[in-house]
Amino acid sequence: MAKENSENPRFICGLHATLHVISGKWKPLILFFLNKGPTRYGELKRSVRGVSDKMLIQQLKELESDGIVQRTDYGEIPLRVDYSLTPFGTSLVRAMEPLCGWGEAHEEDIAVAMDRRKASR
Amino acid sequence: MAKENSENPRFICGLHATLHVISGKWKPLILFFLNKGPTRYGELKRSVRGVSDKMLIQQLKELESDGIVQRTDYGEIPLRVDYSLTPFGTSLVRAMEPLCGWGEAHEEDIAVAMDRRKASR
DNA sequence: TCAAGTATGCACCTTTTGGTAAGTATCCGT
DNA sequence: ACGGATACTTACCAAAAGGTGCATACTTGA
Repeated sequence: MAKENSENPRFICGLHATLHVISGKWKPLILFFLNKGPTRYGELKRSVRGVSDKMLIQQLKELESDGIVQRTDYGEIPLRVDYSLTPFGTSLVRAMEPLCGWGEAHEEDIAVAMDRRKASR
Repeated sequence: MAKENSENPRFICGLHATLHVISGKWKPLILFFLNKGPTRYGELKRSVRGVSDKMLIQQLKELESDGIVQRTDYGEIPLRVDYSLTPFGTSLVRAMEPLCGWGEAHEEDIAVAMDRRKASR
């Protein structure tokens, strides 16, 4: 139902919607690593270098509440939890691939532009 | 101290790089409209409902400095400027299409999850 | 018993981002 | 001469995002 008024600011296009799901400083990295298979919390933390506990948990929860990742608590003696992509998450990661490719192909240019902008502030 | 990384903190994957270019509250919408052809500033402002001058200009400048859009000043008697996608920008928009599709297909779910998260704060 | 590892939660603070509202300079129609 | 349109620019704020570090509760190993 297209509700094109100023009251209900629905997404203007699919991309807009998608960005709400994948934007977040660490989400692409998390998805990148989860795409390799289920990963334990600690392992993920060591993979996604530089992320803090707070951020990692927070982003994982958001991805979980969006149905992208699945948290599995094994209820074991020493805590044991892992995270994996849901089928929905897998479909997202697949849709992300062209953007990955584009980014890879132009990584240099993007980095240069970023530095330029950061410098001129 | 969380800066134990002496390496060049480049992007972890292409997607990560790409997100630096397209994330911004109004960028997807801007790209969406520019994809339809060169657009004058005022026209764009009327299309991207709710955006302020400050934001529109700012995002356009960033997209321009990233080589995604091109600003054309016709140097005419009453001011006349328009914005269009560069070939680079066009290639980006093309790479974005699968994500658009994914977002469209799951718009409902995404909106629901967003609302849920917004509510539980 | 004490440290270290597991997976989180929470409080506090800084940085980044976005919004509001004003001003600039030029031109056009009335 | 004045209001409105053009395309911006600027200053000031509020909100969101992110970072730091301490606390929890449980377990295993030294």
